[in-house]
Formats: sequence, C-alpha cells, structure tokens
Amino acid sequence: MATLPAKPDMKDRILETADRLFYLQGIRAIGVDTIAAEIGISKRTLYNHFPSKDALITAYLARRFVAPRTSDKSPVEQILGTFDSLERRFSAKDFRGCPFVNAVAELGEDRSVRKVAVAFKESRRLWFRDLLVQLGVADADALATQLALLVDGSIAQDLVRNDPAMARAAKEAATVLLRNAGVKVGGNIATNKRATKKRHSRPAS
Amino acid sequence: MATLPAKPDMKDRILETADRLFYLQGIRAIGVDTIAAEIGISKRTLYNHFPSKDALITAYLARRFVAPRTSDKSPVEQILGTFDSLERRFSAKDFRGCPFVNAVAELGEDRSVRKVAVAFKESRRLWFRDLLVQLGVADADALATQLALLVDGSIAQDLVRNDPAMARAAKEAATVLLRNAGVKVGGNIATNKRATKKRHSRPAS
DNA sequence: AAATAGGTACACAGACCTGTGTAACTAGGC
DNA sequence: GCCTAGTTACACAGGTCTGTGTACCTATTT
Repeated sequence: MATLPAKPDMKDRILETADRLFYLQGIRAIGVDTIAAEIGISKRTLYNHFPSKDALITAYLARRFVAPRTSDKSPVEQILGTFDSLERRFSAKDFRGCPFVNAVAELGEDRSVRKVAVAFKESRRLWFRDLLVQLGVADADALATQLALLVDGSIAQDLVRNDPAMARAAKEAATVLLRNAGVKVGGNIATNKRATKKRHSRPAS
Repeated sequence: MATLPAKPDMKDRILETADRLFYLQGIRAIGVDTIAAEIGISKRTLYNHFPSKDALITAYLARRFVAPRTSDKSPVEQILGTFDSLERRFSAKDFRGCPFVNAVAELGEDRSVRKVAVAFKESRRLWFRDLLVQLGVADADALATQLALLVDGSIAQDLVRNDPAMARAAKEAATVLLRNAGVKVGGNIATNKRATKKRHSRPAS
C-alpha cells in the first residue's frame, strides 16, 4: 500500500528529537511546536505522523524501553558491569535520570505510563534474577530486588547530585550483597581498572 | 509593624494546599488558579501572599525540607527504623515519591531547586554517617552513602511499582551492609515486629 | 503529463497559564 | 464613626499549549 516515502526517516527524526527534548527538559516542558521547530518542519507534518502528543509520549517511552541483554560474560561480571556502565552514563553530560521514573513523577497517575515503567523495572529485576540463579544464589528473587534498588538509588542520587561516584558506591554495596549470598567475587572491585579478566564460560548453576 | 491579621493562617493555608497539590499531581500540572479555587479564595489573595508561583514552589520545597532528627534510640534502631517508617509512608495512598527528586525531574536545570534537593539528600546522608560513627564503623562515609542509595532506590521503586515491600527489601540489604561493617544487628530483622528492644545508651565509638 | 503522497506556510480555535488592575466589601482597632 | 488591612469579584493582558483547517508546493510514480 504505502510506497516508500522520499525521506524514509521523517517519523524517526521526529521521534528522536522528541526523545532528546523530552528526556533532557521534561515532557511537560516541551511543546510540539518546539519539537517541530527543532527539526525545521511544520507542526502539521508532526501531526501527520503522530495523532497527538500523547502518542508521541507513548512512542518515546517505548523507544526508551531497551530490555537488558545477556552477554557471554560471567554472571558476576554482568551484574557488576551494570554499575560500571551506569557510571559511564552518569558521567555523560546529557544524563538526566531514569526516563520512566521521571515520566511517572511528571505525569503522575497516568495509567499507561505507570504500566510501561513497571514493566521496565521488572525486566531489569528479572535479568538480575536469572543471573543470580545461574550463580546458584538461594533467594535470587530477593537479592535481585535489592540490586534493582541500588541501581535506581544511584540513578536518583546522581540526578540530584550530579556525582558519578554514586555508581561506584552502588557497586561496592552490590559486591557486599553478592558475597553475603555466597557468590565469589574477584578481588579488586573498586574502580575495576583492569581486573583479572578471566572469562569462565559459566559456573555451575 | 503588621497587626495580627484576622485569619493568621491564610498564608499557611495557601502553602499547605499548594504543597498537597504540587506533591500529588506535579508542580507543572497545578496552576495558581487551581490552588486558589481549592481553598476557595481569589487568585488575588494568593498573589498578595506570594509574589509569584516560583516563590510558592520555593516555599513548598522549604516546607518539605525536614532534616532527620536524632532520637534517643540506639543508632542501629534509628538506621533500620528509617526503612520501617519508609514502609509506613509507602503504604499511605498519598505517597508519591521524593518531592525533591520529583521537582528536579520536573523542573530540570533550575538551579535553586537542585540546590535544595542536594542539601536535603546530604542532610540525610550525614545523619546516617553520624550514627555510623557512633557505632564505630570504619568507613562511615562510604556506608552512609550506600544506605542513602537504598533509601532513594526504594522510594523510586515504590513510586513506579506502588509496592511497600520495597522498603523491607532495602532494610534487608541495609542489614547485610551493616553486619558486613562489623555492626551487631539484632537477630530477627524481617518485619521488625517486636524485636528485643534493649536500649543501650551508646556503644564505644 | 497527470496523479498521488507527503511537506510547507500560516491562520486560527479554544483552552490554560501567570500575573495585574480596579473597585467594592468586611472586619477589627482607634 | 472612621480608618486600615485584608479580601473579593472580575476583567484583562499577553503568553503558551494542543490540535485543526486550508491552500499551496514538490517530488516520485505511473
């Protein structure tokens, strides 16, 4: 039906721009005019691709929903590596907290927003849980929740303090929790600058 | 100078109402008309007490800034009790996350908002730190930061999930961190339903 | 060349927002 | 009784917001 449009990326461009502005400045703070002006298109074009601002918000959150992916590294490396990448993201000047938490804080009781936010948080918690199960942790569920708390805690703290060290604090706490659960964690945790990088395929689960 | 006004609480009433609406529905979501209408006063009266909405927002955050107070309970009870009161607040239906984090998320780069938010977070962290020093914890500073992460993490998680159990998960993690730092924590942590309530005045610091 | 899909320019409706101006009212203090 | 401070009702300025309507333009496809 639809012939390929001349510029196949107009919808993407709109969404990408909306994403950036919504995330950096807040959803309520950005009007559709601002988004259109930023791209240099007319507001009419924007509304030809998205029926309403609400639809754009929904698409924005859907775009941000990137479920954590399991790599071939060891479970411990993956878990602790989460906090390393958090620290990297905190250091970027365009980091402004968790888009889902922010959206819930901003839009309050909006059902659909809350729903996707919960789904996102749960996806990460389950990712942690699976890794913990692989490590043979007894109460993987509870520990996964606690790790998730550390992630969101460091994000919230960095949002207000602008201090990437929050990620390292979370990593140290996570290390203690893992060790307490009987998980063997490589010696020098700290900044993880060049640790022993042995890649054992997978421990007995 | 000012003779006592007939209704000495008008300014308070405005502030209290603004607080409730700002917190529950978001600062940007609430207009001054809405606040005035809620109290049943004219918008003019509101502006006679606060020169601008910005001033009202500032007063709102100042009002929310309640520094944690040290009680006569044992340091461990005070630290872990923090998570018990969090759980109670999570269970209240009018809980909507941390007002400071929410304000930063909503108002973005606003300097003064960020400033008061940082001050609030730091006041709690220092409260933790002092208690940990009393307990003779070596790196009280680092552990205080980690406890703060658990607090904010549970708040963020409860904001999206609406699950007061996040507070208990944080409490359990905090218990592990405390024990790991050499602090003796009473046996049955869990829900803390009637633990041994020995009140020792103060441990060797 | 004609048709079609998509974009542009621009005005506009209707709502809401912050903040002000003004005249009238109401109560307590002198 | 009168003054004063606080309040009220109400209009309004000037801005922003979402969303629509309309007429024109510009490529690509057929």
